[in-house]
Amino acid sequence: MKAKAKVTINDIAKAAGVSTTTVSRYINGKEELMSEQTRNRIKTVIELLDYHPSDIARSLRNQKSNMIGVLIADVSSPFSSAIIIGIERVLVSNGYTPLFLNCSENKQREEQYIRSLIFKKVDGLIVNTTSADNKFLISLACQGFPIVLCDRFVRDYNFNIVTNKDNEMIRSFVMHLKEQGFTRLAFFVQPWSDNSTRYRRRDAFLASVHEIYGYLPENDIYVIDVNDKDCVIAQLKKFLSSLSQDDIPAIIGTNSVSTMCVYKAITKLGLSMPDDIGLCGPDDWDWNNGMNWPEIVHTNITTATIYAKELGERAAKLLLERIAAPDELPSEILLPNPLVIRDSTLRIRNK
Amino acid sequence: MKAKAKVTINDIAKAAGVSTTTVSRYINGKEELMSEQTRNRIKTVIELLDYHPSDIARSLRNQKSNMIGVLIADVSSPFSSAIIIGIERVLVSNGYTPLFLNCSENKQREEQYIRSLIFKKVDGLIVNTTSADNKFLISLACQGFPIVLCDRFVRDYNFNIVTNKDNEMIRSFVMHLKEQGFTRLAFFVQPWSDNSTRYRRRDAFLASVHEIYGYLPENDIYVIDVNDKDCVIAQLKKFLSSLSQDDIPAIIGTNSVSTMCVYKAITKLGLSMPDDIGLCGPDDWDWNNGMNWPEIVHTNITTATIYAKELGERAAKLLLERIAAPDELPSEILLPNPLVIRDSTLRIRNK
DNA sequence: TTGTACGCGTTATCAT
DNA sequence: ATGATAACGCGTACAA
Repeated sequence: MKAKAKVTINDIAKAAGVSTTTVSRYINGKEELMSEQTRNRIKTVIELLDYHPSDIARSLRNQKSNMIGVLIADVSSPFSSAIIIGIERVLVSNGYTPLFLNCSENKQREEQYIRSLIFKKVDGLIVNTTSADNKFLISLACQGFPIVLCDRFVRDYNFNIVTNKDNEMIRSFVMHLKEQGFTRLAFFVQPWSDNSTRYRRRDAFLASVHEIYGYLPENDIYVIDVNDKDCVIAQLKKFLSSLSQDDIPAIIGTNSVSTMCVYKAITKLGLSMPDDIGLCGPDDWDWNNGMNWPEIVHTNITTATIYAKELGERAAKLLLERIAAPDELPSEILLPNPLVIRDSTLRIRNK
Repeated sequence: MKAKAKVTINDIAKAAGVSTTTVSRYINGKEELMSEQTRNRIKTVIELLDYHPSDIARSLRNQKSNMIGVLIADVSSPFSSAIIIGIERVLVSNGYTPLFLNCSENKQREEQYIRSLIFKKVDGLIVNTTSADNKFLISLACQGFPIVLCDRFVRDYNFNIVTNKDNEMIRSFVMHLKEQGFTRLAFFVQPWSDNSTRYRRRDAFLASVHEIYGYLPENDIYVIDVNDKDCVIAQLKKFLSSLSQDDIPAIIGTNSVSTMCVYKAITKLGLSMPDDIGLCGPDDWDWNNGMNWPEIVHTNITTATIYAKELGERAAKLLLERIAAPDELPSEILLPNPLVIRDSTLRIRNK
């Protein structure tokens, strides 16, 4: 069986006995510019022939693709799924087609993908970037290309960006742990690579502990390889062995994955929370209708909410605004991250 | 700052002192059809001016977009992430652009998205469908439009499809449970909606138990709402109360999510595995470098491997084959699902 | 209110 | 070995 012949604007024009111009006007909402008779005739014919304008021809003519490139640092994180859903919702409902591409935390691939997207004449870019050190993105932005960063930032340039209040989030962890009587805090983080979020949260950790506890925990930052259980256990032991007799220790994870790994290590060593050790971290796994991991591992872990879907939505909206008004100053939108306090840090039952 | 003026094939032609035709030939790999001198001149100019052909103009001219629509039933499942990665890898490395769209298990949205993709002139479709009962997809396939199903099937039509050997997988669960001395099996599944996988696995459950145990467990199929813990617990209690004095019960979940929920309910009731009850299910959460859920919940649960990434890769490859050779008969590719036996079903230590 | 004619960037056809 | 030309489907300046 063959595909049915495509019907074009000319077919409509002929069938309706008008010019293509008029049909074009009709399609583009200039219906006021023609008689009611003409309008109705065109309407009828379009429905009859089931005509749909060719996006491709339109793109060529208008030099505008109505496509937005969306670069995701790592789709395999459930966090990314939520962002994707938010972005898609906004873009699609505004007539844009999102082109999602997965960079697998690979900066080269990110750049390569972006180049190909630009050849495809995307109207703008939403970037959950792989790298905070990103001259390529900066040069694009300097050329006036519409870009909005999502979640992760890039150094040395004032981008449009939607992200979390990381500082406040980490500070509220530290404050909470202090209130609960923990005396010694550690920060467990995956290797830095160029992940801006990790840097920022680490810095917030240092600053907050300094402010709230009065010391600088430079030696209490532990880098872990989440694919190597033994490494995590070793780091945990190292932290434990550095404690004084009467220290009450707690750990903050950089993200869900590291927090999870630490949780596994804690369990492995037979420690119990919050008595032997406290644990908390951001909840960037906002997936599957609230069936989130703190509930899955029936041990309740204290988390900070991350509004991943909203992150995506706001980024998409911001990009559309910038496409409409390119000369506005860059916006920085910061979403809050309220704490969800659970057993893993709750030493004092009634507050 | 303004975007730099776009350089077209005509610019190249002028600068190189040849016709656009010749440049076009050069671009399209017909380099043998011209003198070496010409070839070099064109090459130089293209590099100098950093020329890149316009995909849009090409699409218009060739009536071929080099884009593939990819419909994902529910991106928020980590299983989907793995499929997406596989599909992207194959499509991109073959010069195609995937258009990923999330249907949120909504059949209407699936249809609506597909229509818009077709107006966009995508060259083909990979569909992880929301619905086994899908006349729309069938009608498209009948018109000769290139479609490959991924993971989930559609009734009443012989599609190109890549999926799992569900029958064998469920059968191997049942066989294993029999070997381990369990005497009574139940199947816990989310509401059917139109999810073909669930139907198929349920049927396989009925057939396998009938074959291996010699009875038909029609009353041992429990539908659970994974967002309602109490429901899962209630269903679990119902199953337990239906047991005879000396029954040794085990549960098979339809997928990761339902298995997980059952696990939580089992824990909640203070039961222990495998002594009080056995538990196993497919592992369709193949994400994050093997940090899969059976390990996260440190209780080890027996699973069947699902090669999600491969599912995506094979589907993409199959689609490209069908685009190249539309008249081939539909292929059905079935991937195996080896068991990973863990503590949750291991009553007999040495086999 | 409606229509003519051209161009967006490419490529296929037919010539030379 | 190379080129002129038309056409892909649409939108718009200009004309009537």
